[in-house]
Amino acid sequence: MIDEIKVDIKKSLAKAVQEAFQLSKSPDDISVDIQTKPEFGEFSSNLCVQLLKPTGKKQEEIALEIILRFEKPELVESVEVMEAGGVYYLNFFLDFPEFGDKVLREVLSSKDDYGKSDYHKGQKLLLEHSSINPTGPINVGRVRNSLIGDTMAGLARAVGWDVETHFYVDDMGKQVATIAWGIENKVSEKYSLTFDERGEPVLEKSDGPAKNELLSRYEKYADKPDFKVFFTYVPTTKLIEDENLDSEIDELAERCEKGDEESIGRLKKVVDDVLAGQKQTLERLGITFDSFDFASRFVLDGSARKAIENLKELPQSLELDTGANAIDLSEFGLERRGGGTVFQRPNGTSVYIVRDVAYHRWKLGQADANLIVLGEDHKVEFKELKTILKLLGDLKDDNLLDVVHFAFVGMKGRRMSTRKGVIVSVDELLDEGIERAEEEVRKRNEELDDEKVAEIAKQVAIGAIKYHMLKVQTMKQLTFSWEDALDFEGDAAPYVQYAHARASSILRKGGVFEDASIPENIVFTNDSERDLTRLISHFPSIVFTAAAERRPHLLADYAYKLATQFTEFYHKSPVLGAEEEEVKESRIAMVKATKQTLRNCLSLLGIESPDRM
RNA sequence: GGGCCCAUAGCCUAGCCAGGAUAUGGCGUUUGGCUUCGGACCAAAAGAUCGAGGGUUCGAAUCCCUCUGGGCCCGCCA
Repeated sequence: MIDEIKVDIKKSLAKAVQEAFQLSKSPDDISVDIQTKPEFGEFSSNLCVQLLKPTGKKQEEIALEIILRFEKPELVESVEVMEAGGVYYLNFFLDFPEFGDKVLREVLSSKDDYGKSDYHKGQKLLLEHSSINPTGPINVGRVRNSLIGDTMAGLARAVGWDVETHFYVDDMGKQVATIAWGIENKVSEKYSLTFDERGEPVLEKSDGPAKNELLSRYEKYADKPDFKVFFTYVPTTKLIEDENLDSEIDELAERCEKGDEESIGRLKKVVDDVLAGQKQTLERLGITFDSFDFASRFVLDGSARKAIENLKELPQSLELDTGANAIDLSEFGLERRGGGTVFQRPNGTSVYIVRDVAYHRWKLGQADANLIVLGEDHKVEFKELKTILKLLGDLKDDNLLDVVHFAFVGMKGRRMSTRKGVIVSVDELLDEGIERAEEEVRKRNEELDDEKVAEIAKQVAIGAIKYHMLKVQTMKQLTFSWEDALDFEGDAAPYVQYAHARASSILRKGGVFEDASIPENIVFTNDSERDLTRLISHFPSIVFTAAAERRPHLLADYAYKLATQFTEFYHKSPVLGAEEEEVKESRIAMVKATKQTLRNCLSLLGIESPDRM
């Protein structure tokens, strides 16, 4: 509704400008903003200053001429001219009881659908995210991808896309071959792994039962399959480095790459294990996928070979001195030191980009559009991939394959290092968070049984962690700290959840049925009611912008603002204790609408809304 | 050496792409508030040369250029 009114205002302004100055302006070119400061109305425009040059008149005059001719669209009550800093603003005020009434009705009748639109209805979006290397448990660095991806999926669905989520599993890499070799050669049984004072791994041949320091470090997760693989990965990598066993691994990887099913099977076994563990972690976060796409598939079905053939036919294709085949993308600003991006080694094996090309050709054929969430370290790779797909004729339009990049999550002080066995796994973070949350929940809810406490603690902890990583713009580097990630106060998910729980509490105490019923006549008696309702009305616009511009943090931003606004309302406008019945009923409708909007917003962030906490 | 990204109070952060109203909030600090629908809260105070310099503009945190600091990339790894 808010966006419709905005468009109406733009149209009316365009018409007024046409009549006043004989200037033809498209409504799209007229800037009208949704105002966040109530004293400036619901919308504002700096149109006057923009017409300075085209009209050659003074702002006062322009404002007057426009206002004289401005035909108020529905729900617009008045327009005021306000001067500030040399700029004459046109501020638009809505007919409040009428507008507020409509907003609340819309929320309560749309329920879980409030905020959604059908803009992309009937179109399918294939969203690839996470695609975490199958070498160990998910760490707090990689999980940013999953959280952004899952939120983008929700946002895309909210604007009408039929979304399919995919996880690309690289089961062909050298890293996986290393682990397979390590398991088959029983490295963790034959060698003891310790770490020296600098944290460097130390490997010793063991006579008796081998010790593995990682096992004691991550004792709690000793039976989790992704951790088990990680326990083998670290010593095996060290062994290969110490004894120069690279060629053995290369051989195995090469056999896979050439499509040897037995070898691929050996790697697949490892990958299945890690993936099972990673899936458990993702499941704890409430993140699931429609499809897991294995790289090996594109080798086995011949599409990788086909991609190589097609690449060789391109005019940018060349053979390097070493005998490798490459593609020169320098005309597109993508320079490589060796003279091109290598896609086939001299021994005939292909480089990752070939499988990537094959994979994306397949993906492009599956949906109307593609979106992928990738770390900033893959920026160049993605550009190359896109350029190649265009050269091959598989990508007709740039918009059909889009990307959301995000910056890395660092560690304060010590760096995360798989080689040194130093990781902060998401499992640890979740467990620690839930433990802390349990303490808090128990403190506040003595009457609840253990099971209920545990459930709420989970919702609070997971909410806090997700919100913490999603509230910041994706390209901003994050520095991970336990205190920040598990902070339950201030600008954090528990604050928002708390506002929701309070809303629930009011309705519970008032014996209110949480249905769509709403009084005939909504009354607004103070600013806290109007401001709250106004903010609720912004939600659909926020969802649309966050989805279109791929800025998931806007949701977190909004959730916090709405919670804050509700808290103000809570303190200033007694609901159940309201003197007049009409006021009480109106406020109940506002509480219901706030609760619904908070719930919908948190839900998009993958955060649950407990009714008590 | 080349390319991309980030820089806003002690710390974290919004706003930047589409320039315009006293620069958004949080943490921390100081002060005050639980016989009132839940104190994971609220009210108030202090705290910002918007990294530095130049330019464009009536107007710059926002656009352009140079520089500085940090991150990432420039593998026949994936």
